[in-house]
Amino acid sequence: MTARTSHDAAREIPEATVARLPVYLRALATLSEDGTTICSSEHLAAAAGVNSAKLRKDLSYLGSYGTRGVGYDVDYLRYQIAREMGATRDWPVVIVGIGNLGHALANYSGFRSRGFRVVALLDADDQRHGEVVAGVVVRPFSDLHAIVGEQGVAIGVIATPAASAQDVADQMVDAGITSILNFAPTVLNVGADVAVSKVDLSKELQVLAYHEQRKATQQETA
Amino acid sequence: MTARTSHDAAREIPEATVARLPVYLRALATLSEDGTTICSSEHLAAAAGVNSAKLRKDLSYLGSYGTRGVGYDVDYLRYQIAREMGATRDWPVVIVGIGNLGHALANYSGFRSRGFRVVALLDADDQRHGEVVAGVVVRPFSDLHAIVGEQGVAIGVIATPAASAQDVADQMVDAGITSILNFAPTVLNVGADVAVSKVDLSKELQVLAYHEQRKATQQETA
DNA sequence: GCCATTTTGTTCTCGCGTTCACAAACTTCT
DNA sequence: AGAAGTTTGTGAACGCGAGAACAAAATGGC
Repeated sequence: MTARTSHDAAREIPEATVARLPVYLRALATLSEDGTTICSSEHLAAAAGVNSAKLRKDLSYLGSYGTRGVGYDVDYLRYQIAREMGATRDWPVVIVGIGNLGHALANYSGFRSRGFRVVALLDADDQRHGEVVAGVVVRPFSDLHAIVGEQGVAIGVIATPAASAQDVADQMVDAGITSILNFAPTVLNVGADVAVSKVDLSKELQVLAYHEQRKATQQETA
Repeated sequence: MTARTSHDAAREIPEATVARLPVYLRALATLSEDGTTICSSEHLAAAAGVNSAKLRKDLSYLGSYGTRGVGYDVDYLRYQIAREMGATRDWPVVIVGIGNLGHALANYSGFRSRGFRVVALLDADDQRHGEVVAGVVVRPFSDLHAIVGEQGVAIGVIATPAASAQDVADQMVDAGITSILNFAPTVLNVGADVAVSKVDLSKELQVLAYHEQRKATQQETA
């Protein structure tokens, strides 16, 4: 009954934990599909590829959803995390820049299955307008304002070349978008009230190359 | 002349710094294209979107490539970072899984321009064999061993569905690949001598949705 | 009903990374 | 040449996150 803490507002989840919650969700989904109904922190941690102490600490920020001596109810915990993350809602999303990457993102089933609905595909190139990708028609970039206004879109995805990314971001912010996922290899300048997240496809590859390089030079020295 | 430290082997660069070096490289490339020859840490930090003190500390792990009272020579610093990262070399790469994402990755110009050369595209689906993507023909997955052996490939990219990712990873390791970039939404189990890096396209979106959710519920409470 | 066992939730400690602040070093102006 | 002004490189303080270790709570056997 009084399980909820008296100071709901104080529940500030560390950023590092928030970043791992999607991983736990994914692991729980897999467990659920395999028919597992109960799992220990040890088991779930192994499935998510993290330390079990870290997992328990992460979950403790959300509340006490486990049972000592038993473990966690897979579906219950899954729902609680999903609710906390906003994954039980439906999030309309617009994708700007329908090149190779934009195509791939529009077709990516992982978005839809996690509550993201692609409501519009926009591109500045006239040649692409009218093309249907993943069941959605590609429209002119200038339709951005109207679409964001009508559909209440809060999240925008940028998959354009680096040169146009800042301009697209400015227009998005102007239209009312407050969260941007940027796939263009560029640093975006936006107001403090807009959240920007960046995915750099080649960055990870460069880090791997660095470690390969190091392995090689270390063997030379030895 | 004796600028190099006496203990080259001790130069261990923190992982957090390594992760930012590609960002600096990108910013330096932009500056160079714009005709800038000299830049201060303040200027470069702004272009890279980080704190200037952090930038200076990061660069200090590589050596003393700046001049006090002046700043950094853009092209010189760029070369030094590239050399340290292994970006002056050519890295052969194989991509497995030529669906939407694999297509996009094969066509991504950012790989080639950073020293990565896609030497093979592999897919388990017969229907796709023979198709030419980005100038490279799609071949059967079973060719993996031969290609890795012939071309001395060290880095592999997985762009398959989650279900086949672990199997692909096992085969890659078996063939001699020591670094894997995984785009499949799955935790890979590999030996400790293999480096695995993961890019989750929907994870970042989920984190953004969390913050949107939080903004909304906070306003309700207020 | 009590004890042994299991597993969660939490406290504590340690180490890494970020940032501040300043000395060292270089340039330019007088 | 010396002083004033810049800007780098780094020592030191601080804060956050990771992981070990343990207390609290639930189950099951006797």
